[in-house]
Amino acid sequence: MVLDEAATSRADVPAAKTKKQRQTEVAKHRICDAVVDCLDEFGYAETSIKRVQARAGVSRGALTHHFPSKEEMMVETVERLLQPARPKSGVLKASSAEKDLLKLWARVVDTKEGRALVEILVAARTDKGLHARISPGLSRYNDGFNAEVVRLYESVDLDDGDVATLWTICRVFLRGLHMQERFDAKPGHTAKIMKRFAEIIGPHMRPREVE
Amino acid sequence: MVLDEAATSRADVPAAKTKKQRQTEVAKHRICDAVVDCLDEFGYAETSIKRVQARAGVSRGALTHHFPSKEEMMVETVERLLQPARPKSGVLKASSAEKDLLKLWARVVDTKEGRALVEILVAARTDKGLHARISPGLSRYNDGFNAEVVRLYESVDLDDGDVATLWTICRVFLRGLHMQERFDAKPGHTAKIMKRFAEIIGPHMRPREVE
DNA sequence: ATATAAACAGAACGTTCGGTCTGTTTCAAG
DNA sequence: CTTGAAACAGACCGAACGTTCTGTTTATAT
Repeated sequence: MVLDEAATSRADVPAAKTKKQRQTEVAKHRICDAVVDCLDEFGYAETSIKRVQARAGVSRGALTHHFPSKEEMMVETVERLLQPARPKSGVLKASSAEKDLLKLWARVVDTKEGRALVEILVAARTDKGLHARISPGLSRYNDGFNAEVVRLYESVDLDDGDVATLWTICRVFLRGLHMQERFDAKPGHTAKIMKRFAEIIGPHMRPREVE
Repeated sequence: MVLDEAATSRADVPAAKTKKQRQTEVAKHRICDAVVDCLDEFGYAETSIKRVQARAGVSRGALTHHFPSKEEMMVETVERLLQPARPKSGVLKASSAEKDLLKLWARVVDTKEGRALVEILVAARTDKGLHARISPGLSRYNDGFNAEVVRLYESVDLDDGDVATLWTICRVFLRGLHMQERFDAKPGHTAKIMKRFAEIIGPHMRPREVE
């Protein structure tokens, strides 16, 4: 949904001229989409190459050709997931921190792509190789996110550094909520907790005056 | 550290009279300790039976004898982990919610046992069989925890239900912080975030007057 | 038009996993 | 003392995994 067809054409790369290049791009796109599906549906441990292959509808050879290893496949998937999830993409509107936080949960975190990303993150905690590969991109994303929120908000209690801290707290909470969601069958429960949290942390930030 | 040698003797079960029973208890204890070690050190995915066996210093046959399946092994480990982690054990003192929260993090969550428990929890999200087995114990623990905090605290803003909600938020946050800790190399960072969070949510609860 | 390399297909490989199975030793009840 | 079951030891098994390898097709550069 975030990575729809339109996204392919508006790629930052010179847009794939030759047919072979287009083939490759399409194949990789299909495969990474399948990875996201599998991660969301089965979790990292159960996302085997065979399963991805079947879901993507490509042969074993094709998959191996584009991604020589599973790690490679995951790395590229993470990069694709990180790209549209940027706060720049317009999720944060700075009407109020409380509203933005709820929006961030609903539109970014609590989505198929958000859940898939967390699956990889969780796996990377204990997989050193994977961790090393995705760390740079993750840091870049976090830095960009922090810069964005500092630009949009100011702390009620302290300095600008506190805004970054507060949003880090929010990110940590959202990740924790993610874990809990897979346990709690009750659907309303998560929303209730999310709402109360936003209510509590929201007042500690205020939107900056537009210049 | 929570499950030290002393803990073995003060068991709630009639304390294992016959030698065979004692042997079994010792073996199981050694194995579950090894499971905890491996989970903390390598994560769930890398915690194979072979690894546990090696760490515990028992033969494959012995391990299989006491735990016919890996799932069985994990279930018993969870039960042992949940036992001493009870809030009843005296972690919460109700001097202030802020202090109790920091204590909860340092003495329960951010320990070898706490990390091991989260590993199993995370794995159980996508492992239906394991999930079904540990759910009851987990619910019991959560209920006990909620009852305890409601007994100790009252909400500043709302009713008693809110106290449970607030502490659920805390638990969610702690779980999220756990994830983040394995990424952030900087040691002080986690403590800083933890402190700020406690500072924010603490004032929403107040200790009940002692009766 | 032809050569070359990429895209693709699928068989084959070695490893590791969890589980089972066959023995041997040790304890305790009768 | 004998007997049976539990504690223990380790070999064995089939399945699944990720990777590697050998072909075949297809597109593009010369």
